[in-house]
Formats: sequence, C-alpha cells, structure tokens
Amino acid sequence: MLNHKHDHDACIETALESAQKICEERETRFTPLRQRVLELVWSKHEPITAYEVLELLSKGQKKVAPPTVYRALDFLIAEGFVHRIESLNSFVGCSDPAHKHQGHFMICTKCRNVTEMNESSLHNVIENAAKENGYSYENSILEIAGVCENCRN
Amino acid sequence: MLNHKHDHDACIETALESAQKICEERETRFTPLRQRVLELVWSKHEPITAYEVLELLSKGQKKVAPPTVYRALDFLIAEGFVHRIESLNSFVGCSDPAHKHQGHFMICTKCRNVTEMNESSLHNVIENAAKENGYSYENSILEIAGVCENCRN
DNA sequence: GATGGCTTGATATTTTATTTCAATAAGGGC
DNA sequence: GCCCTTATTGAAATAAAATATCAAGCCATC
Repeated sequence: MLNHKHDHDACIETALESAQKICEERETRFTPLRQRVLELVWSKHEPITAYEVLELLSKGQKKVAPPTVYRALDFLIAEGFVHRIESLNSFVGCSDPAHKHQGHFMICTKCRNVTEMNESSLHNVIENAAKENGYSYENSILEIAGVCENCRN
Repeated sequence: MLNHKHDHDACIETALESAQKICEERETRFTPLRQRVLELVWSKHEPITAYEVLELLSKGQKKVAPPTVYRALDFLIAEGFVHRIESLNSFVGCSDPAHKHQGHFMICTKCRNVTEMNESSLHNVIENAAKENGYSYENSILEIAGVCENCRN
C-alpha cells in the first residue's frame, strides 16, 4: 500500500482535471464515459483489469459491454492518461500525463502496488541498447517485479 | 528476417541438445512432448503463440488440448529454455538457456523477428533502478519495439 | 435541418489461458 | 519384479481478455 496519509481522492481529482485540460488543448473529446473510466482506473493505485472497470462501470446503471470499456481505455492510452501493464493484462493511471512517454514500472508482488519510473536516464539506456543492437527505437515496456519498501517492513 | 545464410536447422538442433543436457544435469524430465514443443517454438525466430504450437503439434497426429501445450511451455519457461513475450502473448526460444535470466528483447515491428539482449550492463541498470525506488528486485521484462537493421535497408 | 464524422450501444465471436478430474507413465523402496 | 507414490499427459469444460461488425446516437458545421 501507499503511504496511508496519501489523499487518494485528491489524487483522482488531479488526474481528472489534468486530463480535462490536456484534452481541451488538444481538442480531443473527454466525454463523460471517458472521464468515468479514467476515474475508475484511478480508483486504486493497483492496476485494474478491463473487466473490473466494466463491472464498476455497470454498477447502478445500465450495463455496458466490453467494447465500450476497451474503446475508452484505448482513447485514454492514446492520450497518455493511462498505461497498460502487459504482464498483468491491467491498466494504471499515468502519473505524468502531460508528457507522452512509455510506461516503465515497478510492480510490488505483495501489495500489487505499481510505481511508475519517469527517469530519463533509464530511458536513454534503453534507447541506446536498441541502437547498439541495430534497431531503431519506437517504444518500450519495462516491468520490474519486486517488493516495495512498505511491504518489506 | 535473420541472415539468409543462417542455418536454422542447426539452430534448432543446438537448442534441443543443450536443453537435453541441462535437464540431465538438473534431473528434470525432458519428455518427448516437451522436446517436441521446444522444437516447434524454435521452428522460427519469430515469436509463436501457444495456439500456433497447438496447431503444429496436432498436425498428423492425435489432436492435443490447450493445457497440454501450456503445461509444456510452463516447464520450458521454468527451465529457462523459452521466454514469453508479454506484449505479443507469444513465446520464443532462449538463446542462452544455460544461464537463467529474464528476457530482455527487441522486437522488429516489420518482420516481427526478436533479438534477445543478454547484456549484463543493461540488467544492472534495471536492477539498480528498482533499488533506487525502494523495491527489492525479483525479475523484469523489457520489450523494445523498433525496426531491425535488415528491414531498414 | 440535413450532412458527415466521431462516439457509443449491442450482439456475437475470437483469442488466450485455466480449472478439474481421470488415465497413464516413471522412478524408488522392498 | 511388484507395489507405492508422484509426475505427466489426456480430456472436457469453462474462464478471462479482447475484437469484429453493424446499428444508433450525438454533435458540429454548413
């Protein structure tokens, strides 16, 4: 778990406001559905699956079908508001949506909390590794499994 | 594609022999099924899906069910003979089965060929990144998408 | 208020992976 | 060799994750 003092409601709100603003700048449509899905993805710091989002989304309202969720997620990923965690078939809110980038993550194998690494040095190393092996660089995923500080104590 | 002169039959054979030897050392059972699945995974350098293996395996003999393939793959992965490419839901033969390690890969977005990187420097950087962020290191996946040298020419 | 494009709804299907229990095969101790 | 235990494979069903397709709705602009 994150720090218990962590005000997660504020965290969600910031993410939503930030996304709202970015969409206005880009003139992309941050529809109610997309807002709601982003909110649900942010509802915990742990990665959430598309079908979990589906279930939450369907609560207390007309049920939605999988494509509805996947399309919203596709949009949010394209805008950089959400990252997909490949090793978990899950999704997490991006901690730095203003700058488009790949997700490089650490995943706690105990609490399943995810921490995003935005270190440019790491990114450079990865990009260089590709070039040294004769590949042009397009994008990359890095997912490190380990145990976070809180869980080790 | 890899170098056209690449003798892929020899490549498969080496992988099988190497696996055979390692299993003898470890006293694990390299059964005919597991051998056959490893051979099929190695049948191309591109990643192969479990269901593609299933189909090849079922050719000209009694059809097998998905768990048969997945169990064989689980064994091969546990022994380090095969890696899973998370971003493609696919599997590739390991180029260095003697040393257990994570797979760090580059994936060509044109020819879909996969190159495994066994650079310890890269591994060190990743392990350090985890520690700097307060995580203990267990394992990691790195999958870089780009265009390989051959495809750029 | 018609047009065209994006967005969502709805249904069906595909792809990927696992659960469960039964049958078979392999190795260890006697 | 024969029994016992355990590992492996077979078989059927199901679960989980994702996509294809077409219809309906919304919205901006003319």
